[in-house]
Amino acid sequence: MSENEILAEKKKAIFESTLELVRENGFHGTPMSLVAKKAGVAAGTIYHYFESKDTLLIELYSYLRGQMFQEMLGGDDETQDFETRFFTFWKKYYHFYVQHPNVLYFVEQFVNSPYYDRCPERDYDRCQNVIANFLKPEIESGLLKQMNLKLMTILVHASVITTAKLYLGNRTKITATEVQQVAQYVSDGMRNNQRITE
Amino acid sequence: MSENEILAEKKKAIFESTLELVRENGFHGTPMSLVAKKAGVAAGTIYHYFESKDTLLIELYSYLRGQMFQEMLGGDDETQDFETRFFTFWKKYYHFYVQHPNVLYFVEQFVNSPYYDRCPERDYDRCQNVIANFLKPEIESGLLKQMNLKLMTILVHASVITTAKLYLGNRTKITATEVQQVAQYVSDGMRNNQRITE
Amino acid sequence: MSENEILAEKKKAIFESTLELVRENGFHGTPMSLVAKKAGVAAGTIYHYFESKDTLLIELYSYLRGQMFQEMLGGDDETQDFETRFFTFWKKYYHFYVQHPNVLYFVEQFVNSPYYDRCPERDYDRCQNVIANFLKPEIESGLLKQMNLKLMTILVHASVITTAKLYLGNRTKITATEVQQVAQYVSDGMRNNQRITE
Amino acid sequence: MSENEILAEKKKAIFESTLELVRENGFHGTPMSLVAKKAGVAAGTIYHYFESKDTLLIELYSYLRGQMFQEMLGGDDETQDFETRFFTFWKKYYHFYVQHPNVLYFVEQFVNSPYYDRCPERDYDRCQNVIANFLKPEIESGLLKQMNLKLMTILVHASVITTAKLYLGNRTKITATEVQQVAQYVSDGMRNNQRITE
DNA sequence: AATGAATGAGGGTTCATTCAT
DNA sequence: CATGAATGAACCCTCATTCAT
Repeated sequence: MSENEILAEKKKAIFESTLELVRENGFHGTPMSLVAKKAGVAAGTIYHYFESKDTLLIELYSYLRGQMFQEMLGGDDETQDFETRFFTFWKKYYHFYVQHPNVLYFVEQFVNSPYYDRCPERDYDRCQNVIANFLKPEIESGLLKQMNLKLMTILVHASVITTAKLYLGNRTKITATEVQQVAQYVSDGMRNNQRITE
Repeated sequence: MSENEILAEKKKAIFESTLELVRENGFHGTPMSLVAKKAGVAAGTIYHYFESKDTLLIELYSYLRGQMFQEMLGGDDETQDFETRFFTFWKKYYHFYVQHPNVLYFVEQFVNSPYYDRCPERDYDRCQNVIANFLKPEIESGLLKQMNLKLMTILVHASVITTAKLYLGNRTKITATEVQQVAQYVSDGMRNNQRITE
Repeated sequence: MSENEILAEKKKAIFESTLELVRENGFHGTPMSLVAKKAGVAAGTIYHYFESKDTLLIELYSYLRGQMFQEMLGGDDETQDFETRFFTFWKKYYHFYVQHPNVLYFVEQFVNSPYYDRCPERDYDRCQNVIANFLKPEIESGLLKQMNLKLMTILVHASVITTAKLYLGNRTKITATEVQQVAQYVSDGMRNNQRITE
Repeated sequence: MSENEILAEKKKAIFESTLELVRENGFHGTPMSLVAKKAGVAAGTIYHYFESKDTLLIELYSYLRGQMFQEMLGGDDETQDFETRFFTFWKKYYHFYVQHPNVLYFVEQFVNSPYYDRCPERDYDRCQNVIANFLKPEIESGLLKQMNLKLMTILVHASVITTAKLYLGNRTKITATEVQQVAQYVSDGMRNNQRITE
């Protein structure tokens, strides 16, 4: 195992401890001492990898966005019709969050906190761009509404997040049928109905 | 002025200070001493009205939900068609958040934090029920999709929040036209299209 | 006892603990926790009176200069000849340091540390001015050398400090005779000998 | 280049880094990591040469005293009269400090800190002895006051330090004339005036 | 000999909370 | 009721030192 990989492992351990602890206890309820303990490193070690707690959180966010970006690529069969492709796309996104609840909760806390303001926008945008690039041709083709692309993108994203949170909340039962319904709802909403009525 | 009203005023001052400070600095960046200072009371005084900081935040959340609930009532003209009524409804909700950004940011921080878990759900539900009650008859009538009511409700809510945040973020220009488009998107998405194709 | 006096007492206790600890252990060897303990207050209490450790040290320095200033005033009998007056003056200064070794060692550490750079000059100057005002007329009268006043002032000061440190060091015996000799050395050194030889 | 010379170079680099950093930031503001970085060595390397930070500082002090000792030797023309020789001597000492301000500030911090207590006195004494040896015959001859030799020595030393600090402080202009005046002041002060009046 | 990642005790400081006034 | 000085546990972070490489 190379030195780099050992380093990467330690940094990853810190990331994962932070992720889990913040999910459970929030930013305020996650002292560095606990992160260190859970990661199996000394408190001071964290500061070899991250300048400060803020930096750790911001870099973790960025790291998670990178992971999401990787997950979101691929799996698109362009020979199929848009709705089918969109369903596949939406569900892939949805399942990522459902399978990574810590990521979902961390990211949601993060983007709604003042930390987000101090964060380079790129990382979120990278994921948004995947959605935007998926939608853009169909806005231009007239299949989808002539809507501000950023707005449409963020609405799609919100629908995924919202549904995943509802599912993970364990209070409302979300079945595959309901997941399908949401994707349908978004798809129908984006569609340019003027064309249909013509 | 009665004693009760003086109390109410002080409590309100504490609420408003907290609201503003949390919006700007987050929970962690909002010490009680600052809340006290901004509210024009002594630090100890806060503890006459609230058991602890957690209690203050939870009660503030509850208070804000109550305010929102009040704002959301009325303004519905049942003689009009559903889509018109929905647009009115959606925009009223949207404008509330746009006009009360502190409320929006506080609530979003709150519901994504561990505080929310320790919070009786009733308050949120009260607002959700306004939406749910609005939608329910139309699901039953078949105008809207036969979707889980809670799910549909929360998606409507998410669309409002998402658009308001985008508007308030000042990075993407959101015009009246775009607001209209989002309401249309939600409306179209909820609509039971099978009826049309029948 | 008024509230102000109670406050003053606590601040004074912090000052005196700091003074003693810094003398014994230096700045680095004087943790705030120890200052608090010795002063009989909680660690946090110090921060009601002082912004930071640096501030505490700087304010203590200023406070000590103020004390010294008070001590240095008076006791001058202008009817006597300059040399007699100077001896009285010099010895008063000397005895202050000898009787307040903590002050001497603290001040010497302070003025030789980077703290001193961040310190308003006034406080040192106040004491220096006492010396300067004492010497100035005699420079002008020609009794003393036509030397840069600041330079002469600081040399007088240095002679006092040096002798006091030697005395307090307990390695070299400094008797009253020797104290007298130093005062004589300074007096003779300052004197304008050209006049004598004329 | 021999291994010993490489070692010596590294040790010297560590000394110089420490000297400069302590001058600028004080003992407390000079972490070993920074010393290492500035010296171009690894943190651990310092511990091959020095047992601890305290040891490093104490040895640096000793090293500097050694340097000073070397500089102070020579240059004395015994055929000249004492005053002329003393001026030469005093100015040589003065110029050493002026040309090595880092040394001056380090040494002054050091001797006024608790480190000095844990330091073998020999090194300081070596330099003091140079002065003492210079003065001693003239005390015995009666040219200078019958003063405690150590006391007179330290007063000479203090006059040099004081003037050099004033010069380096850049707040008071110290010209060659003023330097001459100080040397004259010291010389006059040491001189046994009883002889003159006899 | 040299490295520098890792350590973890200990530092300065904050802040929710209390309580005498 | 209201105050705000006082508390002290707990926080984030530093840094002298070690040790496997």
